[in-house]
Parts: sequence; C-alpha cells; structure tokens
Amino acid sequence: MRLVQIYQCLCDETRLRLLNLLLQGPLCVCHFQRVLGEPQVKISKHLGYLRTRGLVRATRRGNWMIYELPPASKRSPELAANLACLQDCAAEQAVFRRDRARLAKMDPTCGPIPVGEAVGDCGCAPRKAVSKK
Amino acid sequence: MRLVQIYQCLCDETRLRLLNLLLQGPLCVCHFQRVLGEPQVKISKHLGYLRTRGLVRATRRGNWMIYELPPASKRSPELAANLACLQDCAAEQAVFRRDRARLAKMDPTCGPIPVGEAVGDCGCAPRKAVSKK
DNA sequence: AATCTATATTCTTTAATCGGAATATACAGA
DNA sequence: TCTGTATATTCCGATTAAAGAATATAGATT
Repeated sequence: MRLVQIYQCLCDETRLRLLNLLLQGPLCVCHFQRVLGEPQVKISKHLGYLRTRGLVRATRRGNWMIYELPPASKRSPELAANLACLQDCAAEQAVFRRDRARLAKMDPTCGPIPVGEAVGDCGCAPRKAVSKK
Repeated sequence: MRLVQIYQCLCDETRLRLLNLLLQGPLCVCHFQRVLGEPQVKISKHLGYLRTRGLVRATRRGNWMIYELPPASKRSPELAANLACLQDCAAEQAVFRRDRARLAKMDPTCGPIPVGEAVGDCGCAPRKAVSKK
C-alpha cells in the first residue's frame, strides 16, 4: 500500500477517532456511535472508507458488524508503523483520551441478542434476557 | 498541534516528497523543482501549505528561500513521532528512494550567487564565477 | 410473511482541495 | 534605476471530499 493512501485515511478527525478505538480491540458499529456521539451514517461511511482501503476488516455477527484492525501479521510495514505511531500520539491528545475513557467504562452491551449466546469478539453481550415467550 | 492537522499535511503525495527530502537537510526551492520535476507554482504552494501549519520553516538567503524542518527541540511529540515514522517508511517506497537518490547526486548549485559567499545551509554553492567587472 | 433492528448505500448539496496561468514581490547585478 | 532571477500570490476551473436525508439491505423475531 502506498504511504500517501495511509495518510489519506488518517487525515480526517472522525476516522482517527475510529482507529483510536480500534487500537483497543474489535468493536461493533453501535459502540462507535455511542462513544463518538456522531450519527450512524457518518460512522458507517467512514468505516466503509477505511474498509475499502484495507485499514480495517469487518465481519458480521448476527445483526452487528464487528470491525477490527487487520492482524499484525497482515499489516504492511508502513501500516504497522503508522498504527503504532497513532497509538502513541493519540494517548497525548484530549479527544482520543476521552474516547478511550468513554469506551472503557461503557456498557459492552450492543442490544438484544439471544440469551446465552457467547459474547462476541467485540465484547457484545445481551442487553437483557429477551423475552422468549 | 492537533494530530489530524499533521496527517492533513502528510496526505498529499507532493508534500510527502517534499518532506522526505527535507528529512535529509535544509534545501531551497530550486532543489525541489529539480528533484520532483514539478512546476514551480506547485512546489511553492505546497511549501506554503506546510509552512503555515508549522511543519517547515523558511529563511531567505539572497534570492533563494531555504526550507527546513523545525529543529528537533521545537517539534511537538506528535510531529517528532510522525517525522520519524515517515523517515522509516519512505525508505521502503520507490518514489521516495528515487527522490533521495536524485538529491544525493545532484549538483548542489542553485544558480549564480556572488563568488566567495559562504555556502548556505541548503548546500547552495555558486554556479560559476560571476563576472565582477 | 411481517416486522424490527443494525448497518449500508444512494442522492444531493456544500465545502475543501488541487493544479495551472498570469501576475506580483523581493532581491541582485549592471 | 532598470533588468533578470527566484519565489510567492491571486484568480479560476475542475475534481474530490464530507455531511445529511432518505432509502435499502441483511439478519432476527414473532
């Protein structure tokens, strides 16, 4: 991947915030919405942008889409270096620290999913026992 | 400086090439023109872009403008980290390697400047003995 | 099948960016 | 002062990017 394409992915505030959260682990869209407080379209489109350029991958789990960074083994040297750099830099800037804090103390619940289903990669858990009457 | 602003400076190919060269040391505009093979306006405008955002500084030496990165002591942690990252990453990509090579074997001459004047920070030297009749 | 929920896509408008032509400025030399 | 050289700026058109409203899709639930 060309270096400039990586920077093009990083040159938008929303995308930086998304990547900052993904550096903590896989997440589903609803988490981003709750942490960033931005409308669904915006989140979804920026995730799509990152996806088509290979900076994130997505897998479906039920209704939810789980986004995650590519595994270390599949990162180009440039991507690996820049993600590491972002990891460090973001730790020093207020917006990103706030987002990380918000994520850390967030209810990992995504929404109603079947009781007893294993917690997903994104940390999703049933919101509550969904009535199975 | 906000992180996103740094990435905005890095998200253009021309600007990346300029910064890649500046990582080798101070340079004047004519060097960029010769190495990149791009028109003067383009070079000048991207340097201006970087300047207004504090990624480079410029000082005039006679007719020439010498551009350089801010001294290490004046770089924010984010800028320092990203310049280091760029330094490493650029070493692996063809465009940047070619530019560095072209710079390395380039005639450091800028153009006719007064004989005997000290070679500038940019490595400029007199093109030839200018007649002082 | 009908509905609900989560997420993605399309469409449109607005705003930002980039490049080039022409022009302006700043300094040097005669 | 006049001219030449190096660089910057202004103006303009073209392209791209971003945001939001509305709509579409995919899977789950009933």
